[in-house]
Amino acid sequence: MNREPAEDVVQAWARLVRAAQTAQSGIEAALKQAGLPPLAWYDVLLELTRAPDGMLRPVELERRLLLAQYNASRLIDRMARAGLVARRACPEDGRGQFVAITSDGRKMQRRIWRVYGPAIAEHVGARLDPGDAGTLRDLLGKLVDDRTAGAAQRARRRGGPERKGMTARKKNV
Amino acid sequence: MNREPAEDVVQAWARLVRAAQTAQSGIEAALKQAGLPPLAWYDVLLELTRAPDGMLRPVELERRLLLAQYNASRLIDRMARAGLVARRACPEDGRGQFVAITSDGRKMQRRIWRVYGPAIAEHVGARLDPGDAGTLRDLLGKLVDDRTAGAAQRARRRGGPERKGMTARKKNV
DNA sequence: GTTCCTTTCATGCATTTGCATTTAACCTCA
DNA sequence: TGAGGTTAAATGCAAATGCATGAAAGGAAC
Repeated sequence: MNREPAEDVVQAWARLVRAAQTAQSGIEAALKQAGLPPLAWYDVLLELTRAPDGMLRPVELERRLLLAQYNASRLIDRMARAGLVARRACPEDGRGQFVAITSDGRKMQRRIWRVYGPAIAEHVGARLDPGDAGTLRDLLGKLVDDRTAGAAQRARRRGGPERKGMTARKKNV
Repeated sequence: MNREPAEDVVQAWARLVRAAQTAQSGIEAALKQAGLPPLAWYDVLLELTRAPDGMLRPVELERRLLLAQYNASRLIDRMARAGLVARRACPEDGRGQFVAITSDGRKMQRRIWRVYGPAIAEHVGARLDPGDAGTLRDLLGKLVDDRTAGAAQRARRRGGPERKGMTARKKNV
């Protein structure tokens, strides 16, 4: 295991962060300008539209969107307050629940896409030459490759995407 | 101007966000585990070590690190409280100031790198095949290409990287 | 059943971020 | 000089995030 990263790895890393931040802020700005909710809401809405019956367990949303448990809980709160999703009882697990997209939620998902899509085209597509997008997709795929199931589990229990600190929750350090 | 993004552009975009988030959270976790401050502090420290006399104007830090003005102001606060930087008067502009790195700040920069470097190697370098890093760096370069000077200006005045809402600051909408 | 551990979800509290505004210095132009 | 606009930086307040913990149900071992 090489402890010192190569020069071009460092450069790739630096630009990865920068490019994601730049594009994301441009896209978020477009949404905000159109009076639409933030991207995280879209992610949730899209996952729900794709799920059978338009519903998922919070724990499943956390896993798919790399959300920390408490962030998911509160995001669902806000979206429920806005009428885009609704909490449902979960018959087969008394601890759990379902989050179901509402018809307003489906409308909102489509409405956001009408701004989001063009924004992606503008902030990403328009800056790449033919063929670049595919190459970039493939290269980035190597970086998002699933961690081991165990690691994903552990990550979710704590802070999800950020998972600061490696101490496990209870005594099993 | 194409309003609908191509399929592989959307995929590249999705993975861009995901890859940046995944790598970043892994790296931040390594820092936190080592009891070190967040990445944003390192960015500031590094910029300062590279600047002549180890000092920069806050406004310059904002520009280089894509920080919103108020975020920069408060980040400097925290780092100053931790003794890593110090505010200095700015002779040639009474409104402004300089942020100067302290010797503790220089030590901290090196100390962070001893964790940060290996973390980059692990979370980025180790996942790429030979040649990938260079290709990725070049492709991402197309996405970070400087916006026009005017756009950068406007972005900085408001929220910097996030620049939500297109309403300008005063009456000049 | 009872005990003990795990999983799911919520929440109090502190920190951080975002937004809008304020303060003060600078700059232009007449 | 001085009026009007611009730029640098700080800050009050609200919203979002992170951390730790809590409460309740599931499940395994006995």
